[in-house]
Order: sequence, then C-alpha cells, then structure tokens
Amino acid sequence: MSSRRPSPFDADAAQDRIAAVVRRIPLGCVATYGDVAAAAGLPGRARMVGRYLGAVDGVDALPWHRVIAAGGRIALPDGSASRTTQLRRLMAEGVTLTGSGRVDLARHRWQRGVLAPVLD
DNA sequence: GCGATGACAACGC
DNA sequence: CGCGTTGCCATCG
Repeated sequence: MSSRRPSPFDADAAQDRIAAVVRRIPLGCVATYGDVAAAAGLPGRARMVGRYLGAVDGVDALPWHRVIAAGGRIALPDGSASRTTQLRRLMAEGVTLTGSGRVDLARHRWQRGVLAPVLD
C-alpha cells in the first residue's frame, strides 16, 4: 500500500485511465486531448493522449473519434483515412461542424458530467 | 545519456 | 485565419 505512485509515471496505469475516460464520453459529445488528459488525472499530458490513441489503432471498443484537438480541430491530417472515418462517425452521432470542418465545441464539448444539451 | 519526434496547447504576429 | 515559436512530456534511435 502505501504509495499509490510507485514510480513517477506508469504508462500502463495512465493508458488505462485514458481509455476509461474516452470510453465514458457520451455519444454525440466530444472532448479535447487536454480535457481527456485532465479528466484522466494527467494534466498537461495532452500529447500522451494522442500518442496512446494512435497506439490502439483499430480498437472499436474505444470511441477515439470523440477525441479532438483544441478549438474543435481534427488532429488527423487531411486526406488520411482515419480523419475521414472520424468525421463520418461524428456526423453519424449528430455532431455538427462549423466553418472549415471544425467541431462545434460550444455545442458538443463534453465536460466531466456536464452534458452539453443539443440546442435546436 | 542525448537529440529528434509526435492524433497537443497556448501565444504572438 | 494561417503560420511560427515555445512549453510539456513520453518514446525512440
């Protein structure tokens, strides 16, 4: 017992927490890498979230498409298959985009337990 | 041990 | 609104 933090950083544990957070993002909502990292208890490690999501590569059990970059921007490069899949899945869930293909954060941003009601 | 890289973020111009 | 710079942190050669 004693220490909950045996090492300065446990990749396995962090990965597990990140997965748990991503898994609980409600359908039709999105969260930024920074939000997910913070919700997973890893403030400032937004990069690690991206690295992890890229590592799972193909795990349907994880709604990775609901995780986006700051400002509602899609982190994946334009023209990539992953990006297309992400956008298609988001739209399938009713997520709306603004102007230049950005997710409307004001409408769909997920905040730990606070759902953003879809205004009509 | 160190420099380079990356599904990031914030700031400045 | 696009682009470059800086900060942050873990992984890789």
